[in-house]
Amino acid sequence: MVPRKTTTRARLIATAAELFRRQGYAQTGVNQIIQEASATSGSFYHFFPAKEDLLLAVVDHLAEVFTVEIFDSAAMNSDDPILEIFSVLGLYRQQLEHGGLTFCSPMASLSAEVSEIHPEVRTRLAEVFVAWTGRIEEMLRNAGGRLPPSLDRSALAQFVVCTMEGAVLGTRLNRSLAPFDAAMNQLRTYFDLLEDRMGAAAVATAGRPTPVSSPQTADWRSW
Amino acid sequence: MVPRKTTTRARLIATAAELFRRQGYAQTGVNQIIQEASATSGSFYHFFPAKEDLLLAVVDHLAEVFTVEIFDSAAMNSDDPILEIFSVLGLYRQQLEHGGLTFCSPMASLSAEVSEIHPEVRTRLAEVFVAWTGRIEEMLRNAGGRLPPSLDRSALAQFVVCTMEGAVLGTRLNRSLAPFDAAMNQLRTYFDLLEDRMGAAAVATAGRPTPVSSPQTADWRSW
DNA sequence: GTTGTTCTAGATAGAACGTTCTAGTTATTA
DNA sequence: TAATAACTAGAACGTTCTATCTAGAACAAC
Repeated sequence: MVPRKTTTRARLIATAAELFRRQGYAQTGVNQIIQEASATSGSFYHFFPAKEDLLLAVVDHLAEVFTVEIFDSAAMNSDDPILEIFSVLGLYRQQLEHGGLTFCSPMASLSAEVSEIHPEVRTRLAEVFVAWTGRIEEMLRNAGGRLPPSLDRSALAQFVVCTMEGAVLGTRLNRSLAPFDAAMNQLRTYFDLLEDRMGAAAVATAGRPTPVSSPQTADWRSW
Repeated sequence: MVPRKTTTRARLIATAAELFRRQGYAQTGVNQIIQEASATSGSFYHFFPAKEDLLLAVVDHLAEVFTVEIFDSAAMNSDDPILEIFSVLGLYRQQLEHGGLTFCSPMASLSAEVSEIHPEVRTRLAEVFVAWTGRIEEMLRNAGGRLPPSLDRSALAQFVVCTMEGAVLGTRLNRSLAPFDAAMNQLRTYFDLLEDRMGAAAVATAGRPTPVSSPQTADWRSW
């Protein structure tokens, strides 16, 4: 028989995603998920053999949502590949603001809590990490000659993702967007310098003085 | 009466710190802590009114250990303030290697798991974050004129800590030091550019070409 | 040694946990 | 409409959890 087009499964996943985000995986009981999703344990264990299987579904769900809402959305809004990167970071920032600064990248929080215990979860999270860095790396490659040719695009992409995740930590701990913005401004400055360097190297051979912009006034979100 | 000089309390804290690191807070039961610390529940609840109080003690303990073993140790080994920063990052890397890549900054993992549920824990973790950035910021100030005067030292310090924490995430997920090293190399390049910029700006007015180093060969651990 | 305190011991309580079970209901196919 | 599969319902199970309780041992001060 064809599976019924049910919403219960989707409701369980969405509810769990939200609860895991707010409370963590271990602190969220199956009963609470069932209750807030207006389901029953019968339904729950019909769809998911165990709580961990729900977690896997949540990871997949979040990965997809993030990819669509952040990366695809950023691709829509930007022609410039480097601005596209900062568009991604800006959309990330919106999530932070929207969630009352309790937003927590599922990658970071779940990685810390369950990746050592449930190997399969770690594997999936690692895949998400690779996918994200891949997207960033693609943008960097699209930037072509604007960045030094010797620059390791892959390493820079990992750097961007790491910075992004780390910045979320600081912001959540301090309940303030300031650490996130501070970090992103620095990242923006780094990109400026990398691009400046290209210009500098070019003009240096022509004997012109290096153009000096002001790092402190560089706003990474000025796109 | 004078409290007895007991080791049980210390044993409980050290054991819990290790277990929390490996398994997370929620996944570690009081019984397991008691057992591995060779204590009993009587002792446990004599020292700690509740499990959460042990957690607070663990946070304090880890903060102190990290401060001593990483920041103080780095201060010993480096005269150059910028190299001192990378010495901190290098010692952090050692922790990663030493822990079989399952090392997890207590700040990152506990923040994700319990900071939203236990406000006091979040407060303490935020204090650690501030303390660390403060140490880095101090080093940056010691670097004096080697960095652009307009550069926001505080923002750069936060950037360093964020990057460090984020890099740990990538490394734990991928069970490889490569993401950490990639990120740190980029950070090293960023510092190089900031210092280059100073040199470049100075020499540019003198009409000399900008010195161009190779970003991809810059090894952030070459100190 | 006596007294008062600090710490240890481990059984046990009581709640919460993930999961299972048996029935029942709803939808799909024929 | 009959038959079968997909899904729902919720009580109940066994385990594990944090925390308590009573009793006693180790230690310090007098």
